[in-house]
Amino acid sequence: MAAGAELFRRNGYAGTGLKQIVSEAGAPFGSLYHFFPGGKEQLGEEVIRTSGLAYIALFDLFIVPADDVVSGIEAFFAAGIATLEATDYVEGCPIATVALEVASTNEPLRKATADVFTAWIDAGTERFARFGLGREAARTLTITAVNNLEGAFVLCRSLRDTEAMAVAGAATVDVARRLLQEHTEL
Amino acid sequence: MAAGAELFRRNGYAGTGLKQIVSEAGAPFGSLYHFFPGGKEQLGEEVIRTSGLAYIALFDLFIVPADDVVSGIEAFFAAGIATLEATDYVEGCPIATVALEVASTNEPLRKATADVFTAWIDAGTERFARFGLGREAARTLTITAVNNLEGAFVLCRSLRDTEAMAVAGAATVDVARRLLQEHTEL
DNA sequence: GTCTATAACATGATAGAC
DNA sequence: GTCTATCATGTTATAGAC
Repeated sequence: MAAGAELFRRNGYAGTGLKQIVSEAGAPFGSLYHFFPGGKEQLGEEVIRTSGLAYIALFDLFIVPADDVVSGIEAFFAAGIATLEATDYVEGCPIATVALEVASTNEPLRKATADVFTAWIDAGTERFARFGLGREAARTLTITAVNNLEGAFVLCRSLRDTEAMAVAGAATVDVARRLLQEHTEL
Repeated sequence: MAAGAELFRRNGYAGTGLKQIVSEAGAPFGSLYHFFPGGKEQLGEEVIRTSGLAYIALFDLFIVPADDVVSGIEAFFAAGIATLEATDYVEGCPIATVALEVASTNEPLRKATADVFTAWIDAGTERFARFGLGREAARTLTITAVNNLEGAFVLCRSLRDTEAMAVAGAATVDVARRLLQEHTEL
């Protein structure tokens, strides 16, 4: 299933063939339908959910250990730049490509991506709130971070340039500063 | 070709069949290869370029006539929310889905999306600079707006909710305020 | 010159041999 | 229970009839 995650992220859902997946995984074709009786859709849904939820670890890796909200955000987006450069702009968000593809064409898969994004927002809200931000402010900041990260992945991967990701980090910092000023009990 | 643009945006590049396009367009199958000898790839590239460049008109529609930068940005993102609601979350960015799909799989199409994004950034930079922002600041603001717009389209279409687009507008306003403070000659 | 019919191939899914 | 061989269908692309 790791092979499926990689291919779905690179080629999208419709653009990835099941034969391609089993070939990449070195598995025989029949076993796919043994483990995923629901076929491509079930495989796609499990890939979305597992690889999506794994990304929550990034909050714990970059935001939680930071000294303050701003430096946490800076580390988070610096990691995004590093990933783009290290993977020659192939590795971006694990589910964004599929999310856009299925948003209006496949309701079960759309629901799976929505559950993942909801989990991201809830997790980020909880992490940012630890720095003294109110719940609403922490939620706004998380959505801002995800917005900027996802949008920058689109621009950076298309343009093969990290400028947009640097701008995204700076923008998220601006929002953090505004929210800190408004909502922290001094 | 208008039918192709609509289907590519909804279903993505790999997910849209040529038969589907000619059927939707009410055209016979053979005529497609008469007008597009390069087949699906040529059609895809022309769809990306034309529907992408058409979006530059949005800058002239919402940013240029505004009284100031902030209210222009607010009108811009309010229009994004209205579009999502009016189209039941099917109409987002005309090229984002395809851009992510082809970023690492089809170099001619990736280049087409990159040219469109570059044109957007250049156009936005020129429009924002009219309000007295320096060239660099205007460019940063444009990239911030596109980042936030694209990212919010991903979240909004997946979650079927406009909250992320409202947050994206507010974030872009925050960046505009910071840049205005730093770079305007008072 | 326009379009129908078909070729050549890939896809998702299954049945049935081991 | 594991996997090979195949099915039915849908894909892009191209002939060739009108």
